Amino acid sequence: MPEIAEVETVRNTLKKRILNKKIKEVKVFYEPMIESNIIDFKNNLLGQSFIDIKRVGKWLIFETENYYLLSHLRMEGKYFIKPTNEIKAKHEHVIFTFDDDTTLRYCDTRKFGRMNLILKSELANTKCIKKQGLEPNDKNLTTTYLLNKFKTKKTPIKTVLLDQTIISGLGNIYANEVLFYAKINPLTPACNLTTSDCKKIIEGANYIIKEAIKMGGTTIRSYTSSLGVTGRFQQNLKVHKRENELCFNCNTPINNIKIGGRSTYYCPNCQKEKQ
DNA sequence: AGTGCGACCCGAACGC
DNA sequence: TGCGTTCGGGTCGCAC
Repeated sequence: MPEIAEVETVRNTLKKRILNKKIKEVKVFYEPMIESNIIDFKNNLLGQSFIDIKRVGKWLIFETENYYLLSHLRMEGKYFIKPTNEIKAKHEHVIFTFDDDTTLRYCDTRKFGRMNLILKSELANTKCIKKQGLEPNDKNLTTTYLLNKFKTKKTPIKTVLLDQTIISGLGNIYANEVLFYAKINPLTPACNLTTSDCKKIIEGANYIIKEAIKMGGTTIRSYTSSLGVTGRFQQNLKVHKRENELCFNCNTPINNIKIGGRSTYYCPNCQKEKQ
């Protein structure tokens, strides 16, 4: 599942391979994937080139002269670069053909990813961009910032960690892992967290993302056909998907509960509820 | 305003 | 074995 580190890897890889090539064809095989008008989507990209690729949160932003193409990989989205004549694979939903006989193909088994073409001037007003909070490695992400965001929230910290407007880039798996690292019970109301808790959340988010980059880095070198990265990091998970397996720290069986409809894994001993 | 939940998908894992 | 059912990921949009 691509999370922020993997999206960054995709961005860097694509930047080396597709910039400044003229787009001579745009084919969309699954139209609901395109949130903006599909005719405009094709027409406004034809004849243009991607001149840069940026990223905000988990959104990739392909820049052309007048437009930004926003692309979210959700869980399983991947980009491939293939020769023009290669037959379309089953889950390739959008194919951009460049004038050098290469194609950029968006592939997504779940069809969950989304694309949106907007005028550059609209970027700051686009909902998905406006919503993004601070990334884990942002120096402005401090305990003060978190305490301030958390103080009014009675909802469980697990749910709050998934709120991209506060910390940008943590998904369900990472939220579970961060709370294990910080030894915080996922049901704890966010407003009850202390400075020390917040410090550990920031530390944990950075640690876990750094580990994921390490694993992702290893994976991508051996997986040359795809520009997406899929997780060897799974091998490193401490609680996620480990229901009834023993905690690596204390041998207590890991619990699995639903919080806000999302499966939540934690060690009931290491992550005790307060008082 | 903030909060909660269903919808969107389909492959994998599971139950019978 | 094969068929049917359930689940899970991130985000949006709608209902309170």
